[in-house]
Formats: sequence, C-alpha cells, structure tokens
Amino acid sequence: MSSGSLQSIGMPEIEKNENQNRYNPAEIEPKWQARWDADPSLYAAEPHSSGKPKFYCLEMLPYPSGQLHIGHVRNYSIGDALARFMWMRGYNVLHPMGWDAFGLPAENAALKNNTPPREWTLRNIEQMKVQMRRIGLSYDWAGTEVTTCLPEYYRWNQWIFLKMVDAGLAYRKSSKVNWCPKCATVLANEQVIGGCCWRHEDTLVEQRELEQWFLRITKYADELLDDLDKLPGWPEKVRTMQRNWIGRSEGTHVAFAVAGESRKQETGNSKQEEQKITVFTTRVDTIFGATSIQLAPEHPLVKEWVKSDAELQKAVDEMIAQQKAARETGDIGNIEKHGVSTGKHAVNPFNGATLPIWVANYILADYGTGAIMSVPGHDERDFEFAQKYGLPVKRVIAPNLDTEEIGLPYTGEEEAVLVDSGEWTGEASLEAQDKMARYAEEHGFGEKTTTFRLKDWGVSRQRYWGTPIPMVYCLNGHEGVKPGGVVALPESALPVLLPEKIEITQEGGSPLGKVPEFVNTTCPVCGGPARRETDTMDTFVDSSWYFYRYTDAKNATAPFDSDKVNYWFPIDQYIGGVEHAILHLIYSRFWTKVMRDLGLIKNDEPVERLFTQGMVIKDGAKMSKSKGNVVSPDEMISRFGADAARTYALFAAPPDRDLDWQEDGVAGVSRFLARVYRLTSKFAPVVQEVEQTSPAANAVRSPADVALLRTLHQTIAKITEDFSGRWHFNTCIAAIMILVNEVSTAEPAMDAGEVSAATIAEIFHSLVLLLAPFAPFMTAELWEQMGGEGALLRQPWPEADAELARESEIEIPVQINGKLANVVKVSAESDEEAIKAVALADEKVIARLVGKTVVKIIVVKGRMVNLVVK
RNA sequence: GCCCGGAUGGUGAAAUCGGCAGACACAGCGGACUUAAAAUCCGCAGACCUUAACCGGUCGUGGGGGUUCAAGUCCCCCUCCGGGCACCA
Repeated sequence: MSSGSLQSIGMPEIEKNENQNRYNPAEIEPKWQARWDADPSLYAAEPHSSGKPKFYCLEMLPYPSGQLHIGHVRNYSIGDALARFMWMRGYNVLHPMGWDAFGLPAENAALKNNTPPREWTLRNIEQMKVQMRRIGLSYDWAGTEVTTCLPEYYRWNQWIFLKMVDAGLAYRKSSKVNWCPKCATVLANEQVIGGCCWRHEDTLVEQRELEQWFLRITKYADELLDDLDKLPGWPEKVRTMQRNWIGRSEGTHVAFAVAGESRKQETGNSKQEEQKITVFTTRVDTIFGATSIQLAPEHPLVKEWVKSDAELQKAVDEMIAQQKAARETGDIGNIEKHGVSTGKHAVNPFNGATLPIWVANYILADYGTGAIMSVPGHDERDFEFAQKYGLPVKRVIAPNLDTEEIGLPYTGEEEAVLVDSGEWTGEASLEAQDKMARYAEEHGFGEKTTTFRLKDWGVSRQRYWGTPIPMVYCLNGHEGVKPGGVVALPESALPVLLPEKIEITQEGGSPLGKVPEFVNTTCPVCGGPARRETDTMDTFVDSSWYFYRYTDAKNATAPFDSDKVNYWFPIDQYIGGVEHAILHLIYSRFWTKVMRDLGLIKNDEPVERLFTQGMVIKDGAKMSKSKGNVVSPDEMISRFGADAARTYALFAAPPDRDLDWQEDGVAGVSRFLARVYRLTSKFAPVVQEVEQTSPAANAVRSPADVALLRTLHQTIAKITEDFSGRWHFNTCIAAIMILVNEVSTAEPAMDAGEVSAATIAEIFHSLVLLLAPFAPFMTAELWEQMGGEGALLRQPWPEADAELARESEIEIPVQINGKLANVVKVSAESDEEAIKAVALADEKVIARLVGKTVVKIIVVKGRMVNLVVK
C-alpha cells in the first residue's frame, strides 16, 4: 500500500460527492455555454508576436438557411476537435466562422413570406449561431465573423472586381451561357452538374445567348493545373477532379483551305483570300489518314453556308434541335452520330488530298475550334461515323512497319509508327507529332497549341441578393466610350449598396433593373446620365476569398492587412464536403493567384491541407426531406446533449467515410460519457487534493498502479499520434473507452486504497484532457470539479511516457503451418531464440507436434512464431 | 465507356509495416439489483460440426486464381455498390 492512499486523504469527501455524480448535460452545457459566451478572448487568436507556432484551422462556412444540418455538426465537430487539440499543443490557433449569406433562397423566402432578404438572412444567422454555440464550437466570433451580404464585406468584392477590370481579368462579352429556369439566372459551367443546375438537381439548364461579365480564369489554367502537384496535402481524388475539369490537351492547329472558295476580306481590301477551316487535333501524326472534315453545327462557316443552301439549313437546324432535345433527356453523349455533307471540300495541306466537308452532331462548337479532321482509321468516333456514311477508312499508323493487317480503328500511339504517310513514313508516332507540328508552323498553316476544357468564369447573375457589380453604362458616351459603353466606377464610389426597398418578383430580368433610384446614376467620367449594371455577382465570388478576410475581419480601409494574411496563410487545415471539389475549391485557388498578382498577398495557394469528410446518411440513404429521414441536431442535443452528439459523430466512422447516423449509437456514447462523468466526479476530490499537496513523485507503485498507468500512457500515445496524421477519431474514442473500462474495473481497488492517490490523480487529470477535444462541456465541468484553473484548451496536452506505456510481458501466437496452435507469454525483451524456446516448450504445441517433423521455424520478434511441419 | 472510392458478424466498425480477423460500440440474449419496470452493473455472443457439458474440429474478410512459412492486407481476373467525368478531337 503506497503512502498516498485514499484513506489518508479522506474518503468522506468522496461520499459527500456522490450526489453530484449524475451526468446531466442539460444542466452542464448551458452553464458552460454562458461562461464561454461571456469571454470573447477564450477562442481569440493571439497576436503574431506571441512566439507560438500558428495554426489556421478552417471549416467551410455555411449558407445561413436557418437550420443547422447534421452534416454541419459532423464537419464542425472534426474541425473543433482539431482546433482544441492544437490549442492544447501550444499553437496559436485561428478558428473562424462566417456566413455565405448571399444567394437565392433569401429571395425565394422573400417571395413566400414577404420578408426582406436581408432581414430573413440576418435572422437565420442569429438562429444558426445559437445552434453552433449550443454545440460548443470554438469559434472566435468577436474577432473573425464575416457575413458576406453586408456591405462591409461585399464592398471588397467590388474593390477586387475593379482591380480585375484594370488588369484585364474581368471583361464583358456576349456568348452562350447556361440558364437555370428555376433560379432565373445564368450559371457558370462549374455550376452545371450533369446538365442540371447545381441547386436544382432535376432542373435542366438551357442555353441562352447573353452579354455577361466573365473572369479570366483561363489565364491561370496552366498554373492551376501544374500547382496541383504542389498540394500533397489534398486528397488525390480532388486533385484528379480538378485536373479533369481543367482538361489541358496538347495538340496542333492545322488550317485546311476550302477548295475553290474565295472571298473578299470584309475590310474592303481587294486581296483575294482563301476560306480556311482550322481544326484542332492531338494526333497530327494521323493526318494522312484524314478522310473528311467535320464541323460543329454552330460553326461560323456553317452559318454562312446555310444561307445559300436551304437543304443544308434544314439539316443543320434539325441537328441543333436534336442536340437540344438530347440534352433535355439527359443523354447527350449517347445520341447516335449523324451528319450531313456540305458538298464542299477542303485540302489537306500535308498531302494535297481533297476531303469532303461535313457537318456532324458529335462535334462540339465550344471545344477546340469546333472543327476536326476525321481520321476513321485511328479514332473510335470518326470510325463509327465513317462506317455509317461509307466514308473511306485509311490506315496510317501501325504497331510497327511490318504489320500486315491490324484491326481498325487502331488508337495506340506510344509504340506506334507511321505508315503510308509520305516523308514521315516509319517515324515513331510521338516524334512525328512534334515534327509535323513544326513542319506546319514552318509552312504557315498550323501551330502547336494547347486547348483547355476550362472556360472563363461567368459571374453575372440576374438576381437581387448578391454583390452589385460596380460598373455603369454611360448613356451619351464620352471620349473613348461609345454611347451605352461600359465605365468602371472609381474606388471612391464604393460600396455600391444594394437598395433595401425592392419588390422581388419571379419575372425575368434582373430585379435591380426595376429600381430607378438604383439604376439611374451619372457617369463618373463625364458626369452625364448613366445606367448602373443591374446584374449581381455569383455568390461563389464571396466564398472565394472569405478566409482572407477572417484574418482582419473588421478592416474598414482594405480587404485585409497583408501582414496578417502573410502570417496566417496558407490555411493549415481546411475541412469540408467533397461537393465543392471543382466549384469553390477551384475558384478559391484562382482568386488567390489573382490577389497574389495584384500584390495583395504572397502565397500561391490558399490551402495547405484539405480534408473532405464523408456524408451523413440515415437508413442507408442520403438525408432528405422527401425521404423523411432527416435528423435534427437540436433534437439530438436536447435528448443526449451536445457532447454526446459530437462524440458520436466522430466515433461512428472515420471522418472521411460516409457515416450512418443511428440514434441508438448516440445513446450509447451518452452512456459512456455518463460513466466517465460519474467516475471522474467521484474521484475529483482526490485529484484536487493530490494536485494541491503535490506528493513525492517517486512514490512506490503497486501492480495495480503500473497496469493502469500503462493503459493510460498507451492511450495518450495513440491519440496524440492519431491527431497528427490519420484522424481516425473513432479509434481514438474507442481507446478512451478501453481506458475507462479498465479504470471502471479497478474502481473497487481504488476504493479499497490499492491504487495510489497519485495514480488516480494522474489518470483522471489526463482522461479529462484527452476527452476535451471531443466533449468540451463535460470535461470543462469535470476540470472545475477537480479544482483545475483556467480554460481546458490552455492546458498542456498530456505527454505519453514511453517507459510507463511499455508492456513487460507480451502474448505471442504460435502457429503450426500458419494455423494458430496456442498463445504463449514471454517477456517483452525476449529475443528470437528465447521466444522459440518458449514456443517449443509449450504443452499444447508439443502435443500437436507428435509424429511430425519441424522443417522450419519462423520467429518474428515481438509478434509471432510459425512452425512449418511435415 | 473512362477515372477514383468501397464491399469484413444481426448493425456501425477495428486490424496504421504481410504476422492471433472481428478491438470499441450498437442491437440481441442470459443473470444481478427491483414488488415490477426503467436506469445501472456482471456475463455470453462470426458461422457450422462434434459433445450431456467441457474439450475439440472445420469454414470464414464480395467471387475466382496466384505469390508467401504466413494474405482482409501484395499481384492477376471478375461481380456488385457509391462518387466523378463522359462524343473534349
């Protein structure tokens, strides 16, 4: 019995404490929530001069729908656990939160309830903030909160937009754009998912020709692609999706002259010029195999030719109509290839061959040049088309020169050579691509080129509830600006405020256009009458840089202070759903590069490490109102407490996997927390006593002490390691459960004084700290009960003592021919010989070896023994 | 069609480096406590065979093959489920 036993420090106190041991989250949680709310410095980041290493922990900001979703609870529980852990590890942590507060739902709500969008949104924010506080999330509200629909924020959208206009990165053009009839606005390409609106998964997007503002994201296409290699902390999946989205394709432009056609240049120059069709190909090495030219139905030349060819006009119109129909039934891409001959011909500049020109429905107008050379021998699609229309199929590539026959189409290129290709015959395919492109360049009919799938980002939205675009149209015009021409507002005119009084209707056209006080203004250059731009910005603009604003949320004279951004960036850990892999996450990367080139920041990339958590599902299906399987966080909290809901969200599955929400599971976690609470609360006076008297450190430890401390330190080591890499919080919590089960089993021994007070104190002290990132309310309460001072997240994280964690004796499985024969106990230090000896001396093993010959013995130190016998 | 995940007890899952498959929970079953129930505590629990019971045995990580003393883990082929892209020249 060691000197610091329970008796010696007073059992009566423990008895007295029993009635406090019942876990009651409904009492504890509001108590601590109120205390935390009263202390804005609790979660505040420290100044850069603190000397601590920084850690920027960020979760994706929510849209303020008014209701926190269980998926948010999961997302924020992950980030919160990490932030708290990092605080306890001594980091200066920035853990901000804000609101992605512009967007259509506010307008819809306005229509439905006759509530102004601003009022509706701000009320929702208050509601959700209450919910977030109830969950105990450690956000620095006072220091960081950003609400994107307030002019204090969106004026900087306008400010950056003006800088982009100056830099030629924002421009206005007329083009075909995606139109969602439900949103009654244009969408960017990234916001069209499978032909439907990202917000309305069952609403097909239409094509409309409109004049819109675009951001020149394509200028950064190469960098956005190449820098993906510099993001090892991002999931491979997200990087792959971005790579595919950017879709860089190296190829060649080749100009084919249209045979027998010539026209006068529109400039009035009398010089005759041939009509040309420029095609884009990645396989210029196959050009001797081209047997036709295929144009998209929307190709400019087709538009010209149909004017004098009624039959062609009809065929092309049908084609366009059919494409539209196919898009609407969702099987664009599967429609049968068909085409129509234009009756015209083009000349292959490499060999002078005359090729018929067709219009085909499988040629996309907005990719490449909208025209291709058709090589049926070496392209699946061209082959299919040629078969249907009896166009010749020519073989110009083969695995080697001697190949007699080869199935066509043959699309290999890495180990292929050219045949029947004039002077290039015999060249390796890849080399020929290079040489032939150079040949085309030298002879002025082609060039190497790179095509991207990525298109410029259309940011105009024909909606009210968004950032006004800070541009006007000067009605009379002035020097350098035509009447109605566009003029950028000066910085001093910012912010362009959204008018508050507005009638929202569902009719077409931008709602702002119906507010004369907003629309009518004066030209900042000539002072004449002007109209304001009435479209607003895509809400993805807001979320493209909000995390920079967090570092300096109240700055009234600049979007942020560059020093602050340079200190905090890049974001050390960003956590959110994978659904933003190519929306928010690509726009954010683009915005970062723009701001860097504007000299506002220094970093090339916003996010060092990205984590995409899995979905929360219920009964095997994604939660949705229509399925009636939606779990309400409020209900969970009122039934089990926030600590149980949070801990369950992390316990039920590793965070990257989908999580099946089971209420019985939450109840189970709640029981576990109650057990922890009862035990810890009961022994809290012991902890307090020990920590006040600080007894001799080198007290003698009983076997019970040693066993408990061993488990404790193994648990500390496991959790500490998991937090820094794997993030399998489910096994962390399981490890704490194992510890608690063992402590619980030892309770009679602790009561009987067989465990030293010092050990009891260490165990419960550490247990509370280990659980603090997961269950902040309960651990705060217990910390107080054991006389702890200050916030738990300012306490140092427990250190694992390898010496205490070490097992003295380990169990080694002994296999015979790979099958388990018995388990033997050996000292942890035993070498291979010693383990072998113990294994061979084991009775069960001996019994099984009767009549057999041991041919080989494999011993893996500390792990197992395998006897190979005959 | 292409690219990425995934498939382990009744359920969620664990096994981090090729070394005891199923940790930790949930649900279930049995018991203690209780007048009773709830709560709590203790115990059982992959399937099958054998046995009165113990003991013992066989099979087992979606399916089939392979490498290895040893495979949930590595290699090849296939099935199913989820996600992304999809006529991108």
